[in-house]
Amino acid sequence: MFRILILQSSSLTFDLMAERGVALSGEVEYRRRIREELLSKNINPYPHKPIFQPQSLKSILENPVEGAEVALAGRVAGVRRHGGLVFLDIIDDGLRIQASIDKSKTGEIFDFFTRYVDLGDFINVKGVLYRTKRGELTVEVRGLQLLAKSLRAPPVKYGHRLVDPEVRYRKRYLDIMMTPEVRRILEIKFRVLEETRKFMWSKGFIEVETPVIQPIYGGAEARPFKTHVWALGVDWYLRISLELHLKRFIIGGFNKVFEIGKVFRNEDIDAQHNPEFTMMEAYQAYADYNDIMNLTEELISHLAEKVVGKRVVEVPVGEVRERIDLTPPFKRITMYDAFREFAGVDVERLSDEEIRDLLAKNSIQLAGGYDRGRAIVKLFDKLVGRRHLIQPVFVMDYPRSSSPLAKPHRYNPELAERFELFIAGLEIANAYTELNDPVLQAEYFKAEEERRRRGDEEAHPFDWDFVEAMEYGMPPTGGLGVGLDRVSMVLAGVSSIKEVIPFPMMK
RNA sequence: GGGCCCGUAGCUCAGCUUGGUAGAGCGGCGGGCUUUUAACCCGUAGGUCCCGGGUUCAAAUCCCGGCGGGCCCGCCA
Repeated sequence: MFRILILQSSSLTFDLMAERGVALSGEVEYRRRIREELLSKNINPYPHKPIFQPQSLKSILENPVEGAEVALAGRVAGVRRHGGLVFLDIIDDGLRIQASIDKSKTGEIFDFFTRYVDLGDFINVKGVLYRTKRGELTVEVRGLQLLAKSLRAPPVKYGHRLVDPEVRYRKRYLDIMMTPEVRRILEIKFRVLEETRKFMWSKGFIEVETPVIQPIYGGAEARPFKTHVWALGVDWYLRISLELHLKRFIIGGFNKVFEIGKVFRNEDIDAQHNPEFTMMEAYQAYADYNDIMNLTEELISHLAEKVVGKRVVEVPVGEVRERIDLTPPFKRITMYDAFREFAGVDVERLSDEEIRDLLAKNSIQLAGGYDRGRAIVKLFDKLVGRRHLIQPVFVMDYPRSSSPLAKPHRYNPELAERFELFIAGLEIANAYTELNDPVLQAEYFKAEEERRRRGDEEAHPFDWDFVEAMEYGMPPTGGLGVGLDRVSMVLAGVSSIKEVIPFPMMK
């Protein structure tokens, strides 16, 4: 019943491991000996395919028929021996089933299992479904094949959490393997990506792609990653946003485009930030930021419904778990009104002197010199900030000078038509009525360049090529950027962005 | 960048204040056990006490420096 395959030279890998300085604990040595023994008996510990064509565990569990013969494959996650009867847990694709091997019925299989199969090994079994005294659906094993020998024991019992964050994130496969909850949270992230695509497609947006490696970066305020392009002998950058290239699609004549992709910002790593993260940006011709606001709240509530099946979620904010209602319409408030409502400050009427005082009082320093608009945004973060923006809220109408890619407000040239969506204190989305006047755009880039000269490393570099594109004519456009990692945090109810990034950046 | 806390067996942690033979539970291995499911019972192996330096007759323990991690603050979309 076991396939006989080629014997391999086995001392080689052993030497390699020793050379690499890999510690061979007693456990690993023990399992290596089992592997050698199997090879010496012409039993391949790593066959190419299961003998018993495995069904998905999902299909077995969906419609279990007692007495039916089934075959499956999976990892041995638990073993409970009772003399001549052994119960084992097999996990396959995130699901678990129990199997049993009865010595009195299948002595050969029983002996093989107890001799050669350890926790963590992949096996292929066929058998008959029955229910134990306790009523648990179980496969009575009638055929067994070892599919892959594991040389290291699982670090914890299946279902138990790995505690050390260092191990959890660096060896994420173990975290995913051992803890169903970890898998569930990551699946929320992946479903967010999937449902965002479906939603945008259903709205008539075309998914496009734009370059990651660029001679000039832009579309956000951030320090970029630099990378060397060997073929050209130049240093270019990894993108910090998708914005400027997606707008080129609009200029080129695509009316509704979106992209889901990684962007890279050379900044701190903490509970809300990972240097590479996933953005969805969308641009729609003939729309303004009001249309985009409607689209955004529809997207968020759609994701809540499709991904977690509910519109009210619980999210940890500081010490408490907040109940957050994602049912639209979301609250909409202008930034100035938010200042009045949450901080009791009428920022609109403050003189520049008073604003400078407030900056000093809150020990805020502005890179690149004083600018009223930028100062107000900083004060907003400080005075209103996270603690007041728990339920979904669109904060609208930012000071114009803080938003060099947005169109000035139709009723007030001091403001830009821009909004940000906050949920659970997290900045979730950022959107504009896009600037499409190339002369203003050039002017704003120039101001950014000036600010850069004064020492603000995060000011936008002047993108001549983009201005030239706009000079050919760009329709009025609404644009949106959504941080999908943060959306996933809200839906999964977790407080660290690392939870929703499979392999977060580690020092 | 600042403050606080942590680093000891595969995992979770005790021991450190008061310096004197390296500990527990789980896991592993061996044995027992035919309806368990964090199975149970008996036995047993397993250690660069994060690294380096200092004090001391003697350092896991005290001191200094470093590395790694966590939380809070600052910075930051």
